[in-house]
Amino acid sequence: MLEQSNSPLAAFDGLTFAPRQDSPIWQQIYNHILGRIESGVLSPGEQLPGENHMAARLGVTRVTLRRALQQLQKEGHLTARKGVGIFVRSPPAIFSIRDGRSFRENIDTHSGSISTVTRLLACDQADQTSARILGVAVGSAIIHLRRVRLLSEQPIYVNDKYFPAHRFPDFDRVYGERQSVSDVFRAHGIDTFRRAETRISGGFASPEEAEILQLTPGTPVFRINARNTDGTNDTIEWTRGCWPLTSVEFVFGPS
Amino acid sequence: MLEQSNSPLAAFDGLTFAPRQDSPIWQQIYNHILGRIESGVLSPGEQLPGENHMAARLGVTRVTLRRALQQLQKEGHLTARKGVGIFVRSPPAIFSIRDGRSFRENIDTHSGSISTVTRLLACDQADQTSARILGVAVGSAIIHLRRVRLLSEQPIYVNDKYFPAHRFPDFDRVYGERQSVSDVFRAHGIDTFRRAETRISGGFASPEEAEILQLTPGTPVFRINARNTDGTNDTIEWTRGCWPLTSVEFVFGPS
DNA sequence: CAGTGGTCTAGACCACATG
DNA sequence: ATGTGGTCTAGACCACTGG
Repeated sequence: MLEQSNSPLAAFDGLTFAPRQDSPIWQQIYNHILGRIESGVLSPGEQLPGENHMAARLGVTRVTLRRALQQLQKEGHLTARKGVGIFVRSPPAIFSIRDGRSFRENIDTHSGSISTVTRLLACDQADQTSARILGVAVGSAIIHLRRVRLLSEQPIYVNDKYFPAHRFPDFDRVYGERQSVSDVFRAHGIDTFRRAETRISGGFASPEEAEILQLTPGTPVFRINARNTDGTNDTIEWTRGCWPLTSVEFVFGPS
Repeated sequence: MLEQSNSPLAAFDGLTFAPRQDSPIWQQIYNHILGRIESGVLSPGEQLPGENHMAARLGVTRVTLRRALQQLQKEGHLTARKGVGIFVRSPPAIFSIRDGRSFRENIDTHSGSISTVTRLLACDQADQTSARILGVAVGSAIIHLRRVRLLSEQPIYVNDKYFPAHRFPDFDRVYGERQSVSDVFRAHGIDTFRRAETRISGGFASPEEAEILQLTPGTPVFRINARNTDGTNDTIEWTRGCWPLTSVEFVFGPS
């Protein structure tokens, strides 16, 4: 019964989609909504009308509408929460990450407020993979740190870091005080460390990753896998990270 | 009417999908087909039965079946050609590309036959972007080279390379003889060149890219963007490339 | 021409989150 | 209890490809 002109539904008023004009209807809907997002008519965090409402306004079936919505979700423009609604995600602005720089050095070249959330700090036993990479015995203690990075309140990066526990007896205390891995390194006498290897691959967000990053499961993502070493080339950190595909660009080369 | 046991249709015999057991039917179908591909029951290049046949055998609607097929296409396992059929793509094996190495040095560490197809060799006028990157005047002549790389007959990489024409007067002849960009460089007195910058981003295959790579349009891809410079740090090559997301892993760091 | 995949409709039931 | 998005059905028409 609502007929307010400020409702998001108004964005879907008075539209006709010439059937089979030259592009599929779902693509026309896709372009229409994308335009509304990029032009700011629909702003980040805003909730869209229900699918039934939108489909009715657009004069199409829910199935057709959903085809457009799904593409927008895969591209990171929208995110859907079951039983709740569909929301506009942060604009997938290109976020350049230059290798060899710390996260903070990278983000300082961008506008927008960045924050970090520590989701987990625990002590695990090394499995075969982590033991090999960290150069420790299987079953020995390793520190597991999971953090999420937010850009303008939107999660854009989740990573898991693993450290050999024997190298960092004061990890909990120092990290608890400073929330900084670099500071933990320094507190344990490691002043110089470097990125030994970075691997970038692609995949699709697992349900867990999707929940953390506020994405639809199955959305394509970057997976990064990196090692940091100390001055004597011992591995002191192993990082696994996950980015939405459309939110970031990686830059390698001399700065 | 066909009831041959060797038909790909046999792979879909005797299956029941308990409705709403614990995972959606389309996911069960997805897992079933993926298993057949990874175990080799369905081999690369093989054509699947028509969607109507498969849907009937599986006891589901075409819509439900297509949901599973679409996911498999996005992941690079299947490729569909309108009016023709659905085919198994090459296994999306991880293909490691180490930065700073030539393509040939990289592929030599892998099994499988690699070939190269030159799709285009032309002389264009520099637009604003290419002029800036190559350090030439807008409108000046630049050489445009497009090549496709095939792994076991499957296209896995397409790239466009641009060169400042004035640096390579004999480009056509040398490249025509050797099909090698390195040889072109050497023939013009450039013995040492290096990768100045590599940028990796993500996107979705355009219709043109999809056709070249034999993917479904909209499939997620890596986009790479790189510059090569000569001994005096002048840019002599600009490369834009496109890989299926699931076919490659990029490795950076000291070798 | 027959078969293929691509699109679309008009319904329906479900699990989930919220008030 | 209501509304949400997620799933599924049983049809239909289309454009395209190939023999």
